[in-house]
Amino acid sequence: MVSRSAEPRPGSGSSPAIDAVSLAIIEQLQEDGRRPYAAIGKAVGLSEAAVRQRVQKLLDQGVMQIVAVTDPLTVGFRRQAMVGINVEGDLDPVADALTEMPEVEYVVVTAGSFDLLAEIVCEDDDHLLEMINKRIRTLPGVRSTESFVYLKLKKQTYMWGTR
Amino acid sequence: MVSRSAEPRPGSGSSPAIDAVSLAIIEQLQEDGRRPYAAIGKAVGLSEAAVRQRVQKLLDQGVMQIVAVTDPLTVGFRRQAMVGINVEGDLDPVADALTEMPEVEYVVVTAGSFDLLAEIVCEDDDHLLEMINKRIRTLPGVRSTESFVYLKLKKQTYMWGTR
DNA sequence: TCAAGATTTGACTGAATCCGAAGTTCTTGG
DNA sequence: CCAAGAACTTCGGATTCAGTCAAATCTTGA
Repeated sequence: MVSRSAEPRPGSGSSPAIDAVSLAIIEQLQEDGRRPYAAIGKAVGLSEAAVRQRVQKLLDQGVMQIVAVTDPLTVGFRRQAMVGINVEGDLDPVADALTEMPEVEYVVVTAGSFDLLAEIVCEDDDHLLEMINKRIRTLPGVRSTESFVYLKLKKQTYMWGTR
Repeated sequence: MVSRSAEPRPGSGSSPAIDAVSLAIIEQLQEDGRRPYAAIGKAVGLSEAAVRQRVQKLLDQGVMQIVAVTDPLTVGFRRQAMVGINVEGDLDPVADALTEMPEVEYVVVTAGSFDLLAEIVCEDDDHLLEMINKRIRTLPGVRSTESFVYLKLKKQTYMWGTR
């Protein structure tokens, strides 16, 4: 009795396949994370309670989260950079170390001429320099880094699934 | 009567300097975008109405937005990549063209060996290939591109200001 | 095909929340 | 010193939220 047909392993790629209604709910909440359930229900053709239960499940499953996102510039972080990193041997220790730094917003393992990409959010140039030079380049296993300092953010959306 | 003292031009860097209380409110909403105003007020030492007014102003000013964010994998986007782009001449036409593509989640002008970085979210390999080869590399002014296909996302936060 | 089991849906209710409007305090500038 | 503006608090009514429960729907296995 191992069945339980429609429950793929979590974290792995193959998710329960969000249906069209849940997608529509997500789209509503991508426009306004505080939109009332009743209004969402009217938009997607469901009752208020049904929407509430679906939203709760989506949150519990980790499919989505409802959060405030800010423009880093307006909250005092004036230097950002993407750092490409090449590593000697196992990537995980380096990736994990980066993950634990609060200034590192984003870490991804890539195929290509960098092993890792990390986005860094800093208060000023000194802070950025210290991060790259003292914190990242000194990590054991880091062979080389290349920095791309942000000059202008042209687009930043959170609209996955809205297509 | 041109005054209007405390209204910096929007989009420009110099914001009204968010005070500590607003920062605390933002932190609350970064933990849970639907947290009730009364609960936030209790946490930051303000009345419910005051919190509501501040949140509304932060939203109106564009300092923050409250949105649902999803894991691309669970909503059916299985290929992502960062693309570094080098451009001939003015960057803006290329950046603007990228900005209008729904598959492009993120566009930034950088200093370094790439002029632009763009993050792409696609459904599968075919889709990704078409984006890079047919849509991006054919844009007028694009001199060269380099792709970094995501193998594993290790960290993704929305915690600016929470430090 | 049919029946048992599980999940989802829709309605109902009290409690909590949201929202607008007024009044008060505090700061700013003349 | 006074006026104007901004921010905060209080207050009441309308809305929304969060459980519960029965009915409906879908899946599973014989």
